[in-house]
Amino acid sequence: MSIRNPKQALYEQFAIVAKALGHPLRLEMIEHLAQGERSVEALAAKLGQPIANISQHLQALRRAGIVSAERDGKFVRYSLADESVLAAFASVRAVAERQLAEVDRIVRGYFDARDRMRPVGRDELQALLRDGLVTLIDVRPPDEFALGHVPGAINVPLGEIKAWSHSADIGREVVAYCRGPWCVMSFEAVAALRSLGHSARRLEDGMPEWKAAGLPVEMAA
Amino acid sequence: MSIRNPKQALYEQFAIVAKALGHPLRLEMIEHLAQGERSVEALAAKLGQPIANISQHLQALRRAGIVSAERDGKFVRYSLADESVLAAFASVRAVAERQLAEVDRIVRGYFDARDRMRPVGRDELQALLRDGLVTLIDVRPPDEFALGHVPGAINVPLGEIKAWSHSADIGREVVAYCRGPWCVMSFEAVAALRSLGHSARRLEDGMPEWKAAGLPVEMAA
DNA sequence: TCGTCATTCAATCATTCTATTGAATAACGA
DNA sequence: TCGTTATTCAATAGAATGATTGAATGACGA
Repeated sequence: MSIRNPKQALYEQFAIVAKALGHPLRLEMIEHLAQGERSVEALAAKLGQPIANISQHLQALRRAGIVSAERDGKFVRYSLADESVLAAFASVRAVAERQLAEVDRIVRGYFDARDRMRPVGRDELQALLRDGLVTLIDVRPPDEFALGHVPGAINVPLGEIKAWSHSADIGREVVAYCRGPWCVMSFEAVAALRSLGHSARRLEDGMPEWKAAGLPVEMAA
Repeated sequence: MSIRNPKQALYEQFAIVAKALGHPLRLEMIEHLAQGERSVEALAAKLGQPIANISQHLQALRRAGIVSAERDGKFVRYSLADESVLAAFASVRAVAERQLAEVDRIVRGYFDARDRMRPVGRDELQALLRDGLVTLIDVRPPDEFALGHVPGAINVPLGEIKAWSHSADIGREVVAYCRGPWCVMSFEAVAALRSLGHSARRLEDGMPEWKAAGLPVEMAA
């Protein structure tokens, strides 16, 4: 680790951060932590990974200053170190979106005609909600919903979409959102609702972006 | 590379971008390319690296959509793919600056009392220039200066600081800038000028940030 | 067409990164 | 204190990455 000169030492520090972001699993972990703090076990369950593996990745993120850990009895609760992490994630995503045709291909291939899924913007959603023109559903699991959601949203986890759409009286267009702009759940929710004959669109972003924009967040009742 | 599901495929694409940023040499290459396009050979010379090594790193960056290549006769000129790359670099840097005590330690250790080097902001600089209160020097090598510099700046490469300070009639405070916020050259220029008894400060950012902010850029005469 | 020059490719070895396993540590409750 | 539970540590094997070398390609000019 012999530091040759300050310039290289600085680049090395910057590289540590970027390298920590350079693994799909760690990015997914960050997106989950952006919803709220999590224990190692909870994260492991969400991602379907062995606990030890998640623990090691968390420590890699901690060394890079991306997440912070706080012991709480038997648990250790991890959370994002600060908002700059989300900004870095978003900017990396932006490069990928613009530059990698692959991203577009994946989205088109799996979600079909992306144009018909043109998302709703945050401002547009607020106007639609104010005028009572749409029903807003949060398709994340209940525990994430409880930690904060868009005011007025109904929690309809992905698995319950079908049942809900039958029971509820859906006269208006449905807007669905979940964890972030590339979170698959809202794509699938919209696809499911449409196949059932409903009018549905996605919110362009997810909960973390909503919160980061300084918009109001509602906690569980 | 078997793609299991779209979510993981997306995270993998994002990870490719982050991974490409996760190497000190590649970050340094990006900072150089932010000054203007470069051939492989020119970059290799600037960084003091074997050409083949630079070529391979450039291709890693190209695969990630971070740089683009354009053949020009015998040369291949590389340049940043778009502005989002610079934004991503900056946001990674921001995470490192906030979270890694190491960054601060390096800066303090090598550049001494950073407080006395409190940088000049872009707006402040424009006001100072307008009122003729400062002399602005660009301490980058002449070729980078030629590709674009702040209007009114004098090109004084680092090695010529001493000679220049003797020959020139420096009555006003000197402001130095170079490639970016952590580019060492402006730190060293300020230190050199101060040791010679002059009043000097750094511009907080460098050329790429100035250009990205939409401020006017002057080309070589 | 040939020689030259800039760049890329291919092959190698050393290093680092990942996932997995099982053992060790830390905190809680009985 | 002891058992239980959450997390971390340590060790391993396999995969990916990085630097280096020398050969191959592509384009220019004589």
